[in-house]
Amino acid sequence: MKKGNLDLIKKMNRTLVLETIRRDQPISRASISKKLGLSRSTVTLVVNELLEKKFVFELGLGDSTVGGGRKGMKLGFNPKSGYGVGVDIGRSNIIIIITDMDSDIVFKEIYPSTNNVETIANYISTSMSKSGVDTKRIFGIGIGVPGLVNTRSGEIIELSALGWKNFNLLEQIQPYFKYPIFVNNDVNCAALGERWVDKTDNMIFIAIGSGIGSAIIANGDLVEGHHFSAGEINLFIDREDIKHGKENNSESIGVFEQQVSGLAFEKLGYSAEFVLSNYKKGQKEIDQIIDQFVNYLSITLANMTSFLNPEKIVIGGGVSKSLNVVIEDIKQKVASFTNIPVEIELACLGSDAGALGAIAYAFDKIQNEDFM
Amino acid sequence: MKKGNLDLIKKMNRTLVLETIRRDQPISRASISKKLGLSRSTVTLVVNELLEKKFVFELGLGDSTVGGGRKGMKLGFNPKSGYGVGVDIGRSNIIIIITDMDSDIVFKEIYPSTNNVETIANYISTSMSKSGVDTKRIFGIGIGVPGLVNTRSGEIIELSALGWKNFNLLEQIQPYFKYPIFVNNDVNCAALGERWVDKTDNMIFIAIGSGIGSAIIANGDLVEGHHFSAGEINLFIDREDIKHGKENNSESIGVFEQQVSGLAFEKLGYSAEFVLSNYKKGQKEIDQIIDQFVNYLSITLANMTSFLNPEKIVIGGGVSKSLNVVIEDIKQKVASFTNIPVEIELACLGSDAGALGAIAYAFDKIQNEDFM
DNA sequence: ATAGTTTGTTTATACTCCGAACAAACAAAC
DNA sequence: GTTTGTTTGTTCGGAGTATAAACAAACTAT
Repeated sequence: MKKGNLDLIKKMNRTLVLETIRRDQPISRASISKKLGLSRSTVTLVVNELLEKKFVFELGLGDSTVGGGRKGMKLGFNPKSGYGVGVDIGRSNIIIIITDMDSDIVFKEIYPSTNNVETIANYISTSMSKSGVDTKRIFGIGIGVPGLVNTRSGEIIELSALGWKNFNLLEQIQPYFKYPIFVNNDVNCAALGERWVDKTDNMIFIAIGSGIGSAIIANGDLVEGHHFSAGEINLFIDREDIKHGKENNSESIGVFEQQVSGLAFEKLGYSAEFVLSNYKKGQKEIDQIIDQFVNYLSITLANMTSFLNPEKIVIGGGVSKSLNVVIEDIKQKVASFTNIPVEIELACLGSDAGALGAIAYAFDKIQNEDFM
Repeated sequence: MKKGNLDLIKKMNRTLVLETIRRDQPISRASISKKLGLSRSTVTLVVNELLEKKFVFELGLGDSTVGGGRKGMKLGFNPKSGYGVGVDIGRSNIIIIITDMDSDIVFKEIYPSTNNVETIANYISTSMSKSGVDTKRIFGIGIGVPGLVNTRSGEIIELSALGWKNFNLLEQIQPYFKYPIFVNNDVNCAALGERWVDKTDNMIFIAIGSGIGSAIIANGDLVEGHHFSAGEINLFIDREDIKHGKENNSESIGVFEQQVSGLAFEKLGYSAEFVLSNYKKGQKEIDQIIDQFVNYLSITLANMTSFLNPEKIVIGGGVSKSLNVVIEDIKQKVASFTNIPVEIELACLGSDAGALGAIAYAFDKIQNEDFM
């Protein structure tokens, strides 16, 4: 918990009023007062401050209530009052996206990947200049990376593709910028990105690409685990795997991943796109491969549902865009394996998910850090 | 979020100082000030108030620092400043426990179970009188029940053993008491109970009795799921189950539970105690039963570990007290199935876990509710 | 027109923490 | 024994917060 002082209650109420206007716009000062339990005088003061800083606008008079009374001045949120920068550092590309507060993309650029911090910082600076966004309006930078991250310290614990091991990216890159910077795992970011457009407090995000990973949001917060390793579903294993001598050992890791991910198809000489687009077109071998994939995936999703009772499971990652042909099948199977209901859907953000989610993460952090 | 006002910051700082004294006692006013960033004058005011209300005591002068200076007056927490009442409504018994703030049991009584609210309220009132505890010092009542609970409304969604379905226990029993009352699932309570004595922010609690259930604590909070159904691991299922035609359907529910719980042994005509105490004593059939049990349990614990990266998994419930003979085996197996490290231990609270945990739950709620 | 209602602003007040000043208590050096 | 420097805890005025009450303005219904 944080200590309480006058500054804190000021910030709290500013944020509270701003969030209320954002969610319930158009709304008058009097309505805000009733809704939040703050006095009308306080709301007036707060709103005047928000108006001055251009966080909100006056939209015009509203309607009178039945029985008369002065019309209230409707207030609206200004999405251009703040911008976030999202950086998705991938194995081959670095995607930089700048959005406003409504998650509308105002700028996007893709650079070749690198592990040189100065180069990355230059990419970010360049994008910020090119975007033409008022730098004073930028609230922070979020960075997503495909590896294990200590989100407290900003240290990349392991990211072999870029040669980072126990490398404190945050400390290295912070000196280049005066904005707060937040680093997290790319799958966690993608999950937050999906959550940004599709509010929910309890969801599981599955990323199926060449490998498989997951992110968990419970009680509205990311579950990162004791050592930031939560979501490593690539390691899942079952009795049949063990019966066949499969194990997660140093030679071969990812028992589940080798059967449910792009890797599973590649091992057989196929691409995920190819097999999925040829499903149920008369080739027995392909049908069998997919059926196994769907079966094991559905069982796993069902068990996750029984375990965490999420509102929804979102499937993303490179392979997900080919999964339309089997998504109904998956839903049906999951419903037959567990009697806890769950929504299952494919991700909607595509390759932007990581960068957008990084912004969502930065935004979440800034909002929460101040009041906890 | 809650609105901010002067009352809030006062409460926050009172709680903050009290918690600091509790954790770091003996500690002086000056040290508290440094630790929390509050001014010495504020700490003085707060401590005086806490002294007046007998939440803390002055213990005597401490040591001077090197180089001289006035000795600080050491402050200590008074565990007898507050008492909690825990009620574990079981299928056959109702256990009522009263503890002080250090979770020391000052009173315990066991009554026969009933679904009559007035009778339960009488049990609680009787126990409170008998205990001799100053009623002004009681901060709240926690109630644990073996069923699905909407912890927000206090409604018991389903508890067939006592004939409760969509029954709002909180609304029914609150009129009998002026203390805040909190209701939760018994396994969730037991998990909080274990966590009370063994602080951790990320743990999974498994209750193995005649059935099997679990509770999850992530980021320091209970994970209850979208509809309070999280932890239903009795429904787990794997490819081998499906191959053998097992399913979680209306006729037979709990595919995993039927193989890993007391039920699994009873189905074969044995008690859990009997088979476990006769493990590796020359009876092949028993050894095989246990091996299967341990294998499937270990696989499941490993997958939970890969998924949530908990600091520890605690195994409780009626069967757990017979599990000593296989706990080492389980630890070894889990470590071979996942390379995410996790501590595995047997629960230490026994049959008191539910009632104690209910107190821990009430305590958590009261501390958090005021500042969120 | 008039009365009743609602909105938004102004003003005085109550309450919070805080910083500076202060007295008291102590160790170390002389 | 005295002095010096340090630390602790208290006191008091000050800055800043929300709030209630009073007020002005805007509107409907009769």
